[in-house]
Amino acid sequence: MNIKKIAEMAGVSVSTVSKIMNNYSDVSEKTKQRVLEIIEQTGYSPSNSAKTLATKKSNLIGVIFAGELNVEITHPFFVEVLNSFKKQMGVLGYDLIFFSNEKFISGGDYLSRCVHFHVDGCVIISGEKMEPAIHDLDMSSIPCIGVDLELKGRKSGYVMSDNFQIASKVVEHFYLLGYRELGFIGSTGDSDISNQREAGYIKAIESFGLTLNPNWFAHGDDFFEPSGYAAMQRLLESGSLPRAIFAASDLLALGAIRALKEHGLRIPEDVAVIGCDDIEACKYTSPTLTTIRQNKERLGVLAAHMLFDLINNQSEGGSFVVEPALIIRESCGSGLNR
Amino acid sequence: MNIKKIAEMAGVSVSTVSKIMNNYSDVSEKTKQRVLEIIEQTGYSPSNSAKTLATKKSNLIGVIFAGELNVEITHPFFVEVLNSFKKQMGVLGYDLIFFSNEKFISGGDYLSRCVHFHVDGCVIISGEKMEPAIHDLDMSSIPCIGVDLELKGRKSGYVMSDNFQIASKVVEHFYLLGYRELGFIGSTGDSDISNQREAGYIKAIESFGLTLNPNWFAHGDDFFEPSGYAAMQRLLESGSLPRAIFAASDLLALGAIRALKEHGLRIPEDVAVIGCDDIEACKYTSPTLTTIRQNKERLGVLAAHMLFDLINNQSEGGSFVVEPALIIRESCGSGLNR
DNA sequence: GCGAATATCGAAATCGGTTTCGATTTATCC
DNA sequence: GGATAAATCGAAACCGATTTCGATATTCGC
Repeated sequence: MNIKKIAEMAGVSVSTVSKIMNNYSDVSEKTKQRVLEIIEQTGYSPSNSAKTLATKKSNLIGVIFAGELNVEITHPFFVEVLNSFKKQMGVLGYDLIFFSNEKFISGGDYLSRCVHFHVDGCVIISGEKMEPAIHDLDMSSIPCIGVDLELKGRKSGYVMSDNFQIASKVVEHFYLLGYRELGFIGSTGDSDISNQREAGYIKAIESFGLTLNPNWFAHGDDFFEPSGYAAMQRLLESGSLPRAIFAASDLLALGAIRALKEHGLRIPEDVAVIGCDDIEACKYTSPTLTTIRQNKERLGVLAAHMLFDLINNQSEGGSFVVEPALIIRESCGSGLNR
Repeated sequence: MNIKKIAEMAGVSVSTVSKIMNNYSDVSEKTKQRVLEIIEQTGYSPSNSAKTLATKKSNLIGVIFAGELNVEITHPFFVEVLNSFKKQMGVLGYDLIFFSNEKFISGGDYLSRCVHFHVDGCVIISGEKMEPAIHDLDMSSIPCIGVDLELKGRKSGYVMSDNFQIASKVVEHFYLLGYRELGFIGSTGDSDISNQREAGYIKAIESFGLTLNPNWFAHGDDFFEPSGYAAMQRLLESGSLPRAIFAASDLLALGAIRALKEHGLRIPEDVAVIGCDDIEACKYTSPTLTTIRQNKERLGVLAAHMLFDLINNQSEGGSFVVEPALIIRESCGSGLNR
């Protein structure tokens, strides 16, 4: 079923059918109704490929998970942002296309994949340092939105949570509860997110006048649980333990807690832990995890609207930073127990 | 950059370039190398829209989350299956397109969305009773694979875990540990998955010669945590409690555990609980959750290969059922403690 | 009722590829 | 060297839409 068949059935020209589908004004109400009826009956849906070819607009948004830190669709934080983004993009009339990261026949970098599919825009999810392939895309004329990734191109923008404020809220909470010896567990130095949280953490520690002990800082290879476990092991083996630990992700925090438990330490009585992200598991762990919630839904919606505006030339890009919220559960205690 | 420009730069015709890109044999090695070099330099990538239009193959796979039970991309079980599917489909040369469920301009049902985008095939993720829109797609000539959804069309197939065996393994485990009074928490009756697990559970209870008490069975509105909490509340209020409970999903189990804890009951000392799915959170909860693991990766890979064969007419559809595995943690105890 | 303005419609070019088939060139053989 | 076969290449139709612009039909004013 194509536009030609519809035209024949309705006894009109192809162009008339096209005009009706695209709300042109120069077609009478009478023929319009007749054609619409036939379209309804046949369930005709115009070919997106043909439409894209003719208009150079595909109504498709490319989704890219960049980086090497195993950040995939399964990531509990990003998948929530993405889901919110997807919904909002849906009401704006776009569908999503997922590029598989596997070495693909067409060989290409992200940019050529985007032109290959004629995407109208794309969202890049990462939280890592910018890689060259992403930079090329950022610098292209394709509208891009970074999620936890600072895109600077002239058709780009980004959304992220305020990592400095996150760290500052954590330190403040620790401080008010009486903790003074503060440690940190982060991801690798390749992660901008982890780096920012660490930098903010250090800054906050200093501004509260607390002593900064590099021996209380450890790093894993990524944001996942085993990395947190391994990093905590190293801290435990080093001899000197902090009294409270901020982990750059909830999973890192959970890994750290597992290591602490295995060493017979109690949380929060011996060591207090605060995570980051507020993934769903936080509510079910033992102890339940005090953490920083990022408004994932809002991040997704903002990303969608920014991208829409970028596509329709209604904005010049920019960035949104959303405020974090402290979610108090058990892993940090409600007061100091010495 | 298009094929015409490449042709001009290389001093050959458009058709020659096309032939080179598609491995035709009637082009000399010399011109082939020359053209390939130019393609390399320019980073040219052929338009997927034009290609799709001409060949009627898009190299795109549609992804559909069907049903009303809030089964979305964020679902901890399905997202793992999907990720594995995505990877495998990637090495087979396909990318994924996500249809947004929101009411879309083009109005349509799933089938017309698929023809709209010329998808080569699609994967339908559900676990619910078949809805009419899915049935239309199933009966169409578009290759479809159901994940936890029994598709019967002549170009369809499905993968799912063996829900009867799941239930049977659970009952056996309960039995060997000495539990005799077995309860169940499921999702709504609209869910085939929940129904199958319940039916298998009942059958296994009977075949072990245990008494079946309908008062120990409860149902929520979906597979999520609050539903498990609510269902458990109803069980608690009913007066008579089972000694062990099988929940049709891990989240239902976690909700039930929360309700039990609030009533001062211990797990597994007072009530043993087994979940289903082995989502990541199981390892971090208190108590850690004994559950049934489904091989999500295998489900995804199988789905990908089945779909590939269906697309290339190398199979007539069918189904794969993967074996479940019991993962023993703390929520069911290691022996009966009366 | 007539000219002008407006409403309605269609022919054809275009988007960027694929593929058939015929033309031309080159190689092969006796 | 000439006939024949094989290798190489290109012209053109086609896929299914959009959009411009010109043609025709209708309405309007007077």
